[in-house]
Amino acid sequence: MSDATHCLCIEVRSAAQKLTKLYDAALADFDITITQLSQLSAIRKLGAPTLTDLAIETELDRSTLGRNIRLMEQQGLVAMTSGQDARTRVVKLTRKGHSTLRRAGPAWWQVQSSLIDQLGPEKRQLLQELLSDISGTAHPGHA
Amino acid sequence: MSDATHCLCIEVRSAAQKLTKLYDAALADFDITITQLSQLSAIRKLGAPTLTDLAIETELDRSTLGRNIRLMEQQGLVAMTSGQDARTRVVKLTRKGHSTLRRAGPAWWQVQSSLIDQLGPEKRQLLQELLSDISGTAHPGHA
DNA sequence: TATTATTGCTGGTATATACCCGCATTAAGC
DNA sequence: GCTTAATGCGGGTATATACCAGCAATAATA
Repeated sequence: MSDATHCLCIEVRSAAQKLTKLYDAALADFDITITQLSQLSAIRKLGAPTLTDLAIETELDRSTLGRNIRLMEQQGLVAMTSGQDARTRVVKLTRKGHSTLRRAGPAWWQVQSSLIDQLGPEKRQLLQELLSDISGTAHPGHA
Repeated sequence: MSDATHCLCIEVRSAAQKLTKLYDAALADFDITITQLSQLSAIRKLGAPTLTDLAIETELDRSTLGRNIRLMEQQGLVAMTSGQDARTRVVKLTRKGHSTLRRAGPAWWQVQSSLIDQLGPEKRQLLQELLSDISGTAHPGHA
């Protein structure tokens, strides 16, 4: 019948957007989005990465990341400096970045764990598996 | 610890993008994306909907849909005409739209069912439940 | 050392999405 | 019928993302 109304891809996409809204709402008090939180978190993890390092860590395109970072720079959450190599631009958390990350952490954790509670441990586990199945599956063109 | 590196939201988002690429690759021969296929399919289902009807059906924003439809209009997949009401714009599939939908259907079905096979029936079922759990969960601000 | 990669980033352009505001147009209420 | 609401759509602007092409700088090689 091929009724693409029940397309798993579209449904997962829709779920992703809904989750984004849910998380963003929980983080609104800290003037930060889940996108930014996860990027700040990756920066903290890596210390003082170059854009390329960060792109690899977050699995995002360099240019995408560059633009996201620029926004956060304007908001004073991160600072960019040139590294040793005059080509590289090194990203660091500012004090505000650190503090925002610290303050927003619990709110993030609350959404996340309330979501997990709602799913229950089994489904949570399965979700993880599904995600990794999908990630494993989905490298069509360019393995 | 609040290591937002393991954020479910980000992971689902990433899965959604990977699935999109997977589906898009499977549909490339028909010069159509999964986004468009699902929208064409919704139009076929509704017959000759207004933009608003279609936005409701697909759960997309009217303006988003308007822009997507305009692209498909340029590709000759759909045609827009004014309805009875001079405000409304009615969307219909063109012959090309119908034929594309018909021809692309099997390819869509193939990706979809191969994905389902890879997941296995249980996980597939669970995925469905998860998606609806998430959809149910995620209406924070504006119930 | 001089030429040729390679690496790192930016900018242009594109899709997919949202929100809000304004402009028509139609419908409702008086 | 005239004023006021409601409806439908488009445009502006924003985020989040990608790809590609190009520039600048460094490394590698001859």
